[in-house]
Amino acid sequence: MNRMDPVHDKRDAILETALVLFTERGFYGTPTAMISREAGVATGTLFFYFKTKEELIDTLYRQVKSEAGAALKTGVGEEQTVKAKICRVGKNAIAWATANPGRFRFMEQFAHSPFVSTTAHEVGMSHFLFLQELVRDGIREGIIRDYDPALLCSILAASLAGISPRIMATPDPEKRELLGQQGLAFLWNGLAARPETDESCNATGVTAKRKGADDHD
Amino acid sequence: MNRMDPVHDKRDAILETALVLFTERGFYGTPTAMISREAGVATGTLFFYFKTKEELIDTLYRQVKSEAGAALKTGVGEEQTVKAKICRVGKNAIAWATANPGRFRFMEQFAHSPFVSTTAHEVGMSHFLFLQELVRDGIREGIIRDYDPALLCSILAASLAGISPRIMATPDPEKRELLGQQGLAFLWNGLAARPETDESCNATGVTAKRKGADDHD
DNA sequence: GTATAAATTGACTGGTCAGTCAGTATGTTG
DNA sequence: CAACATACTGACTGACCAGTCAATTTATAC
Repeated sequence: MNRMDPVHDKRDAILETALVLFTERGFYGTPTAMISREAGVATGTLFFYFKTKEELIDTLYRQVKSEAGAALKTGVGEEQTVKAKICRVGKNAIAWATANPGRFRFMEQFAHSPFVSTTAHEVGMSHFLFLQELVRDGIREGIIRDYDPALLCSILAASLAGISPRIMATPDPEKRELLGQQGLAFLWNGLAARPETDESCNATGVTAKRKGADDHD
Repeated sequence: MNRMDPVHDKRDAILETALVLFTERGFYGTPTAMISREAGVATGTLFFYFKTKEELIDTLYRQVKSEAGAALKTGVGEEQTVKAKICRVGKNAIAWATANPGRFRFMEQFAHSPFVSTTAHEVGMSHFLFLQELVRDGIREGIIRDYDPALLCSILAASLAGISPRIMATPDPEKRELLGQQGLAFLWNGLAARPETDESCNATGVTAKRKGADDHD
C-alpha cells in the first residue's frame, strides 16, 4: 500500500476539498474538522493520510506545482525554434490557469506563504527550471537579449502570473484570445534581441492585432 | 484625539511589530498577545486601537499600499516624456522594494490573501491607477503599443514584483544596478511600439549593458 | 475460516487565543 | 479641586481546534 496505488478515494477527496477551502479561507482559517466534514470522511482519516495539517498543505502545494510544471511543458518538444517553444509555454500557462482557476489561485496565494515549507517551495521551483534552459538556449542563439537568464525567467513567470487573472476575468472568448496574444507579444518583445514592431509568435498563430474587441474599462 | 494626531507611539509600535510578525509567521500564526508583548504594550491596548485583529491587518495593508503608491509617483511630474515617466516609476519601484524589504514582502504575501478585506484590496489598487493613465497617454502618443491598457498595467506591476526579489537577493551593488537596468529594458521593450535593439531608458541613464558583472548562478 | 494488516471512525482532550472588562493612570477643562 | 474623557493595563474566559486513541470495519493472505 503506497502512494502509487491509485485507489485512495478518501485521500483524494481530502486533497481536493482542502485545495478549495484553503484558497477560499486561508490555512489557519480552515479547521481540519471542516475539511474532513466537507470531504465526507472522519477527522481521524485526515490524520491517517497526513500526519499534520502542515503536511497536508505541503503535499497539496507540491502536487499543484508539479501539475502546473507538466502543463507548461506539453508540446514544447514538438516546436522547432526557441521562440516557438517559449510561445508554446506562454500559451500553455494561460490555458492551464484558465482551465484550472482554483489551482491557479491556490498557487498565487501560497507561493509566498510561510505555511508551506521551504523544501516544498524549492521542489516547486524545480519544475520550472526547464524554462531557464530555454532562455539560455535563446541567448546562445543570439535571439534573446544577453541578460541574466534567472532574471528573465523571474520576469517571465511573474508576468504570466499577472496576465492570467486578467484573462480569467474576461468572459468573452474573443477578447480573451486577443488579450492572450497581446500578453505574449509583450513578453516576446521584452525578451527578443530583435523585437518586432507589429507582431509576435506568428509562426504559431499568435499575432497580436492592434485592436479587435476594443478599449473599454 | 484623532488619527491626524501624531503622538500615538503605542499605536505605531503595534503596527510596526505586526508588520514584521505577520510577514514572518502569517496572520493566524501570530497571536495578538505576541504582537502586544513584542510591541511593549498590554493586550488591551491593541484592542483599544483596533477593534479586531482583522481591522489591524486591514489598516496595515492600506498603509503599506499607500506608502508604496506614493513612492512610485515621486519625481514622475518632473519627467518630460511618457517613456521617462514610466522608467522613473520602474526605478522607484525597485528602489522602494530594496529599501523596504519588510514592507515589500508583506505586500507580496497578503496581496492575494483572504485575511485582508475586499475593500482594503480595492483601496490598495487605487493608488496605482495613475500608472494606467500613463500607459493610456503613451498609447495616444503612439509610443506604446495599442494593447489593452489594463492588461499592460497588470503585466507591468507583476513584472516589477517579479524583478524586485531577484534584485533584493543580490548583494553586489553593481550587479544590482545591472539587473535593474536589464529588467527595465525588458519592460520598456515589451511596451514600446518601436522597441530598441540594444538600449532603453537611456535618457535617464538606464542603459542596459550586454553583460558587465556576468553569468553565474 | 482464522489471522494479520490496512483503513476508517468519531468522541474526547489539552492547549491556545481573540476579545472582554473592571479598574487605574494621565491628562484636560472650568 | 471635581468632573470628565481618553489612554492604558493584564487577568480572565468561552470558544475553538489540532491531533489522539480505542474500537470497528474492510481487505488480503494462508
